[in-house]
Amino acid sequence: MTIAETSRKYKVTADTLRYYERIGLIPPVPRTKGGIRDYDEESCRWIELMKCLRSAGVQIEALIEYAALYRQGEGTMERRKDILVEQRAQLLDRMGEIQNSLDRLNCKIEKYEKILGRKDGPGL
Amino acid sequence: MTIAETSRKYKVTADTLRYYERIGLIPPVPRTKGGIRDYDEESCRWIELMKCLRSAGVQIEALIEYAALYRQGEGTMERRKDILVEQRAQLLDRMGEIQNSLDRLNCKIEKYEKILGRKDGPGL
DNA sequence: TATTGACTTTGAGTATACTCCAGGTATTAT
DNA sequence: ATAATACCTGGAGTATACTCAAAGTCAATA
Repeated sequence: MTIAETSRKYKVTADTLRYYERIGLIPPVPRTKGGIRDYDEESCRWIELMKCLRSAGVQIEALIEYAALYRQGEGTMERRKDILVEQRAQLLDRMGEIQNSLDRLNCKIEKYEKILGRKDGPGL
Repeated sequence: MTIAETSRKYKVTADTLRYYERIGLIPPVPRTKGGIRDYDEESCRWIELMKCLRSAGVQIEALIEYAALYRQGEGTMERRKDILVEQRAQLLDRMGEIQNSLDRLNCKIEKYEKILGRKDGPGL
């Protein structure tokens, strides 16, 4: 799979794919003799995981550390788990902050709707 | 209320408070004759609102526009509501992305725990 | 009144996470 | 064979949101 195809499949730019590989967010991608990236199953799984976690705002630094430990083998499992647990805690915090903001927005929007008249209110 | 007191109260640095005022995220803060900021009730309400929305990741640009419209008066209510509705939609999207990541992290953490043995597992 | 510490502005610097560009190589179509 | 297109690397540039620094002013106190 070329970088263009992978880019399309995961809706991540080629530049970002190369960037993620360069900083170690995903392991080195296999190459053709010519030196061109040929994304395989494993590369794709990493891309999908990182895309998911990044879209939720997980810090790249933590993900780089996780990926580096993964490549170091079995002895790093404890630490890897700790990273995931820490990131989970951070996401739960973020979730709470978003919920607070949502409550606040809902309350304000309701006030505006009361004043402006709901668009989908009763016909007469 | 001085900037230092306000900074302590809302856990926002003085630099950030000045920055928010400068870019119009909060309305101009009243000053003493000497030109020193004297935060009042209304300033505080704005700070609290912005702190809440920013912590959830709402873009500063949208908040600046909201604050600017607010200062322009009643005629801007429709647009102000629209901004809030749009930001709410974005927060709901983010919420979903975080939930996806949480599901994923939970699944991975469980696997690690199964292999490593739960710390809080049964004593024998 | 003089010094200390908090405050002021303006503008530059930083961190994070990309994003783009130049100059060159590889692959595909004609 | 050659032209067009996709890919490569290394490094510079950008956007967002602060954060810090310099040089000066204000306020409380000894």
